[in-house]
Amino acid sequence: MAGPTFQALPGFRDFTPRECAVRNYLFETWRNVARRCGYVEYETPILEDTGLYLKKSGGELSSQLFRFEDQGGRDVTLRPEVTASLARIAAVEQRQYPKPLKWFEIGQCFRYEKPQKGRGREFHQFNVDILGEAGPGADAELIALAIETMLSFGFVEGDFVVRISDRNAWVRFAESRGVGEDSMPDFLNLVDKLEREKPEVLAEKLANFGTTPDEVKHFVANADGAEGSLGEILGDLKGRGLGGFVKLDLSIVRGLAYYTGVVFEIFDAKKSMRAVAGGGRYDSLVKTISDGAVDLPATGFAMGDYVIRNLIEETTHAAMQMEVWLKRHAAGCDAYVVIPDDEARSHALGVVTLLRRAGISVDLPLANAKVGKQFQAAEKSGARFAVIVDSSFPQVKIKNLANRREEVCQAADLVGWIRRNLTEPDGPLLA
RNA sequence: GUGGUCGUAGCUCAGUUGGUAGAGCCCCGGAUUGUGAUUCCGGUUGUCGCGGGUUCGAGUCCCGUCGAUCACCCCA
Repeated sequence: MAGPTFQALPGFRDFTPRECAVRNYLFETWRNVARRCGYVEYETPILEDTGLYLKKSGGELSSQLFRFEDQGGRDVTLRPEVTASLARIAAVEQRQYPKPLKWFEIGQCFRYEKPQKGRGREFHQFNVDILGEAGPGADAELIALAIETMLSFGFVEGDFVVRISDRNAWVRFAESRGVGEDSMPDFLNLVDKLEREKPEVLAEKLANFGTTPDEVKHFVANADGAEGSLGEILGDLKGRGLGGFVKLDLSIVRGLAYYTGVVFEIFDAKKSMRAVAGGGRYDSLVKTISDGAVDLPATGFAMGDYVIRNLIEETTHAAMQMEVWLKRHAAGCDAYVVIPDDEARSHALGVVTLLRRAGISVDLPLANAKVGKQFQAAEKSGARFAVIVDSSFPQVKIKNLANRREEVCQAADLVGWIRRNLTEPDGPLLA
């Protein structure tokens, strides 16, 4: 079965230093935006009681769980999402915090699906939620954060669109045709597939709900959004100067599950990929998860790392911004200590410690090597300066690796010298 | 779960109508006895994804299998 060598399981990724750096770029951007908008970070376990996920959603979802029995006989599941966990702890902890709760989590999730573009069996998700505020102001605040996130990645108006909708509009539509509460999820599910279902199948299924494809499409095309909270949200976003990023689109209803009102998704402008992010209002989830003990209105959204990365890499200006960040945060040292003669190694090691304690990042050759090799290593380390420690210690030489100028300095003055010169713009050019 | 394409060196790939493997890059060493580039020289690694079949002979053709990738289903 398994070959002589092991490799990552299907749909799982190794994060090499380069991949890890990209991931850190996403995480740091997410964190910065969330904090800037007044959200606090929390974290929940990666492994949960399977019941947590079966409680609110049934059907085929359970077949896509990484689910197993632990040594204690518990039925457990690697989380496919974090919202259920959030609802769980929010129900317990909410009294400790003033309302509304503005919380975010960056976490890894797992779904047993077939890997393809934009989707693996493991992924990281940026989850942002506002709990305890039922009004449209919360939805607008959340959508504003979603837009700010995109802007922070370097996207501009025209690169992406937030498509916003309201499930309640469809509920009213369906009720007017006599659709009962029980079959509402099926109806919404059908609306979700308007574009994908075969026309004749669609017509047949819609007939069961007392309507037709034309009628439904007309409803989508003529929505003005002025009714209910949608209008207020759009107005709110206009006030923030974000009106240009949002588009009313009733064809968005989002999968099944727990959404109860306004929902939205972010797409690339060409709509050539799956959704970059999605979310909406889920006012009854906390009550469901807590068995009725706590009733908290909530709205939230999630952005996965796969699609956003694809979109960044396919959008020139966003890709360049990421490259600049990666270069700036690359391993690069400030200085590399060169030890021409191993006799001086002990002095050199002292210099290394001195510099590192001063907050200057330093690398050094770990074994005796030719000077030429050491300078090559210094070059590759990205260091701005080579500090040459030899028998003339405590006098040391400092060489600027960019312009190859060398000067002499006393070891005691080294920290000050490097600090002064690090701020000068003669370092490696940023591409 | 269904289907298309693809699996050859660490990486990117070449390999003719079947005749038991190559290039570039990377890496290492040297030219260069205490200063980085370029250049030149030298060097390492393959059960050709795995298993079977056809054949005198299979990287090449056939079947199976595993893996990768893309699309469908699904997408909390």
